Amino acid sequence: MEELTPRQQSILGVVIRSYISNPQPVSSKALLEHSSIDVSSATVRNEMAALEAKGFLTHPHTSAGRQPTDAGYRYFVERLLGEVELPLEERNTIRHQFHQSKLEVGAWMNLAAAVMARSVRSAAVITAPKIENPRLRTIQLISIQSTTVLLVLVMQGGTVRQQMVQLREPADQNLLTQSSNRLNNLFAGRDEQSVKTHRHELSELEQTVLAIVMALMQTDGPSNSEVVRDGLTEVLQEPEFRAQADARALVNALESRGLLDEIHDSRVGTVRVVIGGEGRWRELSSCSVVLARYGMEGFATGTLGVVGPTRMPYGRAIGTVRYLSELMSDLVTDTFGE
Amino acid sequence: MEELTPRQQSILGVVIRSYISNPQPVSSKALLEHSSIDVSSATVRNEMAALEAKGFLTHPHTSAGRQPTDAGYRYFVERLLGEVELPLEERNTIRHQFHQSKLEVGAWMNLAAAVMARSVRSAAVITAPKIENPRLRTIQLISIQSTTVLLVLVMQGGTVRQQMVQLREPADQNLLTQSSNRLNNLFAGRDEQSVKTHRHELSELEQTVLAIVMALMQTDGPSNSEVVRDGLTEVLQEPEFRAQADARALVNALESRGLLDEIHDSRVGTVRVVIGGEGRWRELSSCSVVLARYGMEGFATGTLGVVGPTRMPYGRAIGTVRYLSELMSDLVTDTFGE
DNA sequence: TGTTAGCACTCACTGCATGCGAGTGCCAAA
DNA sequence: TTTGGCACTCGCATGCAGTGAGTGCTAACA
Repeated sequence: MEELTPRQQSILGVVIRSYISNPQPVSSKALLEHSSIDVSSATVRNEMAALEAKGFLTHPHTSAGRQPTDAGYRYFVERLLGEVELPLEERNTIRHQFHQSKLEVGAWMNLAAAVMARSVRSAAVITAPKIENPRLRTIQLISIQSTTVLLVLVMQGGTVRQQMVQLREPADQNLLTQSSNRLNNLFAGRDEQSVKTHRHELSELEQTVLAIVMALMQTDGPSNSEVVRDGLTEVLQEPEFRAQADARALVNALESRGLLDEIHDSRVGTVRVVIGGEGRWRELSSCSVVLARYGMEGFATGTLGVVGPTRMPYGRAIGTVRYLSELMSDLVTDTFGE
Repeated sequence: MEELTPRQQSILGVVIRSYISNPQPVSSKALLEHSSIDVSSATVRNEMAALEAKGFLTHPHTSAGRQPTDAGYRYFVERLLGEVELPLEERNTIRHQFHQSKLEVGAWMNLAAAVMARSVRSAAVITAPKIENPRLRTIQLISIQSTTVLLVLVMQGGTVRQQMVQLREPADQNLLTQSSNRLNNLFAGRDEQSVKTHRHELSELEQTVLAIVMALMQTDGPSNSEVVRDGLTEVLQEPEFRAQADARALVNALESRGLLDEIHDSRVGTVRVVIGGEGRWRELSSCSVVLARYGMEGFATGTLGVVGPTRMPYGRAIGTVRYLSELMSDLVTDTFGE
């Protein structure tokens, strides 16, 4: 990335901040009013021309002001923004809300999504923390009807998985309780391999259940594939979305999980900013995404972030996403940690 | 509602069908092309004027064709549509999908929402069946950390409720198992009143848990307040939503639960059609809603339906919503019935 | 009495010419 | 290197006329 003189940097900064707060091309004169830069408008025009030559600004047409390009936003985020942190007061408010809420991952996810949506005024997404190597804590079988049984698995960390099972033959609750006790004893303290070697000791019913348990532990449960979204309304009121095409692209991106799965390579704690559909996110050409992973590395992690127009308030967004990812990480560590 | 001559009825029908398939005012001449009505355009104009006088059609401006009013749609739905049923083939496809899916309420809800959204090409909503008088089946306490305990309630019908509980003093798994057994025995076969009279026999820990259990049974759990939505994208591509205001109203209506709670007075099985925000739904002035309740009356019921522009395909919508409500009712009866 | 042909009228929409003004680019002077 | 000044560009609003789709009405017809 090319170097800019300090004055060019501050001009770029002013243009971007102005354009973010109100999406109109900013002219050399308007720029002088909104900033403390003390030169003439002609000088500003020269600098703007230089910035345009380097690819950080554009011109919608000859006699219009300048507006940032994606590269401009990129430079802004990486060089001009510095370390952003949410104001202490705001952090306290958020933390307070979390401590008030129920001790439940689902509630936290909803809360986090709502906080992000409100704070950044854009759409927010968050996935449930996915547990890397789920370990079983308890199996319980509950009779629903003669051959219908509810299988409840409680995993380490308190995640609950449930599944209806159809048996070949009727089984009453007593039998089911016995079986679940037997299965629990079998699992206690052993790993999956050693469980398999003891399989022959089990009744047919127990073997059926065991197979389903094993299958369930392999696949993601609904609670893992769960995604909470919020703030669609916030985004739809932005002026750039009067053109419905973009709005649709955004809703699409949110409804498909692709976007969230993609960043599973980055590390917990780092905030990633994708501007104007860089890389593979072609569809989101007029959107930016600020994402972070949260949780315990290598053990249970999820993703959270916001999606909005390219001219989003990056400072707020990054600050909010970072703080919430820290907060959620702490909460996950508290409940899932041994 | 005023009476119409057969010819007026058929003209109204053609106007509405034409307007639904393509949202442009339909002129007297265009109407003759799209229908088998064999009179001159002048006659059609006379009839249209009559229909306008009765309030079923409007005029955007003097020299434009006619388009239906809300009253027009209403008449169409109640008098001209007749009994609509989804084609047998389609019903079979849908039923097949349901039998393929997992035996789980959540999976059914998602499936139903997806089917509605695709079939009607509009936004779909569905609430989980809310159980009227929930009865407890099993309590289980699982130690997570020294003072953190996971409380799992399995309700009649297989709904699972979970809640983290912070204890005052540490408790190990043995103690917790004992306590949950004691509580289960206490609940076995008794109603809430008789449970309360035996409260004094319990330890402090058990009393704490009991209080939380009671509270949980009063309030709606997340699975009851859960709402599945789908097909936002479908709606946003409709031309009337290029004006973002309407789109926002719609998203708003979907994100708030108000809309769904309102129809809890109607009976299971009947399909309700609300056109253009009749009654209290002022915000949805350019939308229509087709809703039905499903489940077992007085025992476990939920709501499902679609929301789309006033010019929605009412036939399809009503047919789809009715069939899905029947299907979901059957499924609920199968799993929740004694 | 109901239907139809014909005609005048309305009105959105398009294209075109005009003027205005915001804003740039560039040059020459400080 | 900065700045004042000036010519030039171009979007945008306004006004105006022409066009055509479509109606409303009237008079004639079955």
